[in-house]
Amino acid sequence: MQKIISSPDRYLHVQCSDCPIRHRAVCARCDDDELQLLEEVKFYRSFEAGQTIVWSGDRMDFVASVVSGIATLSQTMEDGRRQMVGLLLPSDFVGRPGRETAAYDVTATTDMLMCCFRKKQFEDIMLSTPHVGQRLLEMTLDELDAAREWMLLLGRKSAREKLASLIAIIARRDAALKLMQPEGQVSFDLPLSREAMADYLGMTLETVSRQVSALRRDGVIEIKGKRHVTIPDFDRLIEEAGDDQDGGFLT
Amino acid sequence: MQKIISSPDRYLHVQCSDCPIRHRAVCARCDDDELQLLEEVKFYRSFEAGQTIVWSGDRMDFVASVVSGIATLSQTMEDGRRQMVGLLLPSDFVGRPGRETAAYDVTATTDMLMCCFRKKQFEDIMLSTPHVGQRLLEMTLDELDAAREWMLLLGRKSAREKLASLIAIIARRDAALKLMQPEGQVSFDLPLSREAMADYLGMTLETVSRQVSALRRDGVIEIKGKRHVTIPDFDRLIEEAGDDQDGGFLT
DNA sequence: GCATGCAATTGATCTAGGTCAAAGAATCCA
DNA sequence: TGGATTCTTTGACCTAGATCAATTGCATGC
Repeated sequence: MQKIISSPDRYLHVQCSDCPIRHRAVCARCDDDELQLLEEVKFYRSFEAGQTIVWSGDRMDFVASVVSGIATLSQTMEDGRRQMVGLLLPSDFVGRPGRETAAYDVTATTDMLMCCFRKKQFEDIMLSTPHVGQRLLEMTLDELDAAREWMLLLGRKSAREKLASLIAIIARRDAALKLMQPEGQVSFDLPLSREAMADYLGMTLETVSRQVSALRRDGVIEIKGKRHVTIPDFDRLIEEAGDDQDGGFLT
Repeated sequence: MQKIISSPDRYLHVQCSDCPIRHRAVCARCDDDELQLLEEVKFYRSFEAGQTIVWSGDRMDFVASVVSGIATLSQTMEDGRRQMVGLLLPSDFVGRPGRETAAYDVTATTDMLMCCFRKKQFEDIMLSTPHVGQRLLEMTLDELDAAREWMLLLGRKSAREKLASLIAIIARRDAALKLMQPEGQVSFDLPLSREAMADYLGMTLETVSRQVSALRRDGVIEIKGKRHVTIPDFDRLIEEAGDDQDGGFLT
C-alpha cells in the first residue's frame, strides 16, 4: 500500500509499500482502493549505468517512477551534437500515456531502479479514475514550465549563470527529496559528469570545467573531490544564476 | 455548432459556427451535445498589436483559441534579456486549466481575435467529459515536445541553422492552416519582426538580419519587401535547418 | 515635395566561449 | 604496485556571434 506524504515543494509524494523513496504523486487524490489497483500492477526494472533505456522513436510500453539512480532525456543530431532536454531524478515520472513511442533517448547515467506500470494498464486506470489523468496533466504542465524556463537559460544566460542555475536546480531537487527547503549551507553530490552538464547547458565540457573552477575561486561553491559540492550561501548562488524569481519550475 | 475536420498534420481541427478559422481540436472526440456545451459558453475578445494580453504571474481566468493574429509567449530577466518560449498562431490553444496564474507574458504582435472560454466553465466541461481532458493532455505533450525540440535548437544549432529552422516551422504552420503539406515552392509572410525572431532564436537582431541576407544570397529563400518569403525548395531549407527528422513537433 | 520615424541592413570591431592540446587526478584491475 | 583508463583541469589560440555605429529604405504626415 502507498501512503501520501505532503512535502515542501509543489508536489505531493507517495510512499510505496516497498519502494524506499517517495514518488511524486501520480495519484495524490486516489482513495485506498485506487492506490491498491496501482500497487497490484506495478513491477520493478533495473538498469545499469550507461545503459540506454529507450531510444528516441522506439516503442515504449511502460510508464515509470524513478526509485533510485539518475537518467537523462536527450536529443541528438546526425553529426553527434547532443542536447539534454530533461533530467530524471528519484521520484520523477517518465512516460507518455497515449503515445506509442518515446520522443527522446532515455539513458541511465548511474545504476537505476524504476517502479513501472504497463502503459496499457496505466491508461485503463486513467480512464476509470479521471483525477489520475488530471494529475498527469498538471505534471506535464510542470514539465512544460521547466522546459520553457530552460529555454531562457539556453537562449539568454551566460556560461557562469548557466552553471549556477544548474547547481541551484540540483540543490533544490536534492533538498526536496529530503523534504527540506534549501537554505543557508547546502551540501550534496553532483549526479552528472562534466560532459553531461555540458550537454544539459548547451556548452562544452571545457567551459563547464572552467566555470566550476571560477565559481569555486569566487567562493560561490566549495568542492571536495570531483563531485561533492557545498554551497555556503544559497541566496548568493541564486543571485549568480540571474533568476528573477527564486522559485523556479525547473525539474 | 462546430464541425470536425481532419487535416494533414497531427491535429484534428474544429470549425466553429462563427469563427472563420479551424481551431486545433480541444474536443475532437466530442459528440454534438458536448460541442453544443462549448458553443454556449464561448465568447470573443480582441487585442491590439503590441498589447500585452497577460503578464507572467497575473491571474488568468480564461482559456482560448486564437482565431486571427499572432501572439508570443515570453520570459524576461530583470535586466531586460528576453526569450520567447512559444508562438501562438491561428488555431493554437492558450491557457492552463487547473492553474491560477499565467507563467509567461503573452503579447499580441498583431491585432488579434481570440475565441475564449471562462476557465471555470471549461474546467467543469473537462470534469464531465474526460476525453476533453485527455485531448488537453495530448496537446500539452505536443507542446512539451515542441519546447524540447526548441531546446536542441537553442543549445546546439548555429545561427544559420536556427534561422532556417524558424522559417521551416513558420512555413509548416502556414501550410497546415491551409490543410496542405509544405512541398516544393512555398510562399508566405513572416509574422515576426527581426527583433521578435531574435528573441525566439536566442540571438541578436543584427545576427538574424545577417543570416536572412546570407540565406537569400545562397538561394535558400527569396524575399520580397521585408516580410514576404518564398522558399524555392523546401527540402533544401530543411537540410539547412540540420533537422534529423523531417517531421518535427515544433509549433 | 520634404521632414520624421521606425524597421532593416551593413560594416567595423570585440569578446565569450569554442577548439585543440597537454597535463593532472582518480579509479580499476592484474 | 604500477600501468591503463577515464574524468577533469588548465593553457593557448581562434572564431561565431555580440556590440557599437552608421546608413538605407519605406511608410506617414504635413
